[in-house]
Amino acid sequence: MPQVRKVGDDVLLERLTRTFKDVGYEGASLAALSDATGLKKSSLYHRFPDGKAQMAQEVMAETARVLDAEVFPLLAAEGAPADKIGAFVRVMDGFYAGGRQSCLLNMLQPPRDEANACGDAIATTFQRLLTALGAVAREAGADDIEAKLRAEQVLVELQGSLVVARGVGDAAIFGRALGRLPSIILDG
Amino acid sequence: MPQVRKVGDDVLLERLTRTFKDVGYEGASLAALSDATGLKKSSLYHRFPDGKAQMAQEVMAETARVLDAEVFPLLAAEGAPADKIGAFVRVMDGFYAGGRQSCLLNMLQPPRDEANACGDAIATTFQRLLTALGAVAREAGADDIEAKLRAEQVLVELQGSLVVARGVGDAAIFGRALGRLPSIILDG
DNA sequence: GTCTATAATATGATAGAC
DNA sequence: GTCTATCATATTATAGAC
Repeated sequence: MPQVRKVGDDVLLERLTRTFKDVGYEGASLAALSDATGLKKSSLYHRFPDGKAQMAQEVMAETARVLDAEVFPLLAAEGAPADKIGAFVRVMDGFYAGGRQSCLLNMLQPPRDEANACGDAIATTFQRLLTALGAVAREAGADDIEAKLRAEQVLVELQGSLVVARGVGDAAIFGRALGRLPSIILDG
Repeated sequence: MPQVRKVGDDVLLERLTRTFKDVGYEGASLAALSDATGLKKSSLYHRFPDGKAQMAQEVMAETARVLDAEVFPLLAAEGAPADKIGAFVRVMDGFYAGGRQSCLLNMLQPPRDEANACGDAIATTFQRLLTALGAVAREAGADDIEAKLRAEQVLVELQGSLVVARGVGDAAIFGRALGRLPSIILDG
């Protein structure tokens, strides 16, 4: 009888994700990751032979899967741009717990001018969001360059509102940014 | 004859600031800070007896002094709101090296729900900027609550554009956000 | 698959020479 | 004021028992 898995892959990745979101890559010591997951360090190495770097990679990969499942289909679906961006706003609100959690794309950022544990996953994820949001702006009547600018502003508002919300300890800042997103995409 | 100061206080703080901006608080090891400043670890302790926490505190304090000298007087001065926000944009552009540097207020952020080396200096600095920018919006014709919202959006755009610029490796994103700031403050 | 134990290195910090 | 040398602890990582 094989040893039982104490924590499922899904829950494990969820807890690792939460830790990286809360304290960042450098702040997430193996001790902290062990506490957060309930697995001893050596058990974490069994699941992730390449250690913390691999954990961060798989956390980013899981986030990409979530976006593939819950965000990109929504933005690419048939339907009115206003409906799609409304649904996007609701998903983002849940994704960041109403502004009480930080974004992995910010917290896993590598030291400037150094290689990252996640390779180019952060840049790629930003780019995919830019493309998908730009397509919605395009449907709403913007030309190609205007659509790119609107999509860019949406990402800026999301990231910035999370940073400022954390900085002043007021999650409502994120909610107000979410409220601006529809008109940014639809009206420019 | 007393031993000479190898690095002046101003240059020392500048180099520490740059390191914290580049790699964050957790990422800034004493070895990294030593390399960046050209002072050995023990020399850093001579200048900052409380170690890294004190270095971060003094870096934040220096940033507050820079804002006191270069930003707040500008925003509080007599003059047209459009001129003041234009000057603000130019100062921000230099302050963040055209989007190629990150913001201390983001990079020195404490792990969520933990105490910070900088105490509440981050929250306080955000609040002071909100107040000063809100006053300019007020002068431009916004009522009190609208002015607060406009100021908030300006901080959100600044922080967010720095995060996204670093994430995709494109400093121009910051420049485009700067371009939006005047109309945000002046027109809502 | 998880654990205890352990090793090698990095980190924050101090003592004392110059 | 800066340095070399050192210390205690934390951190990443591995070995081997169960």
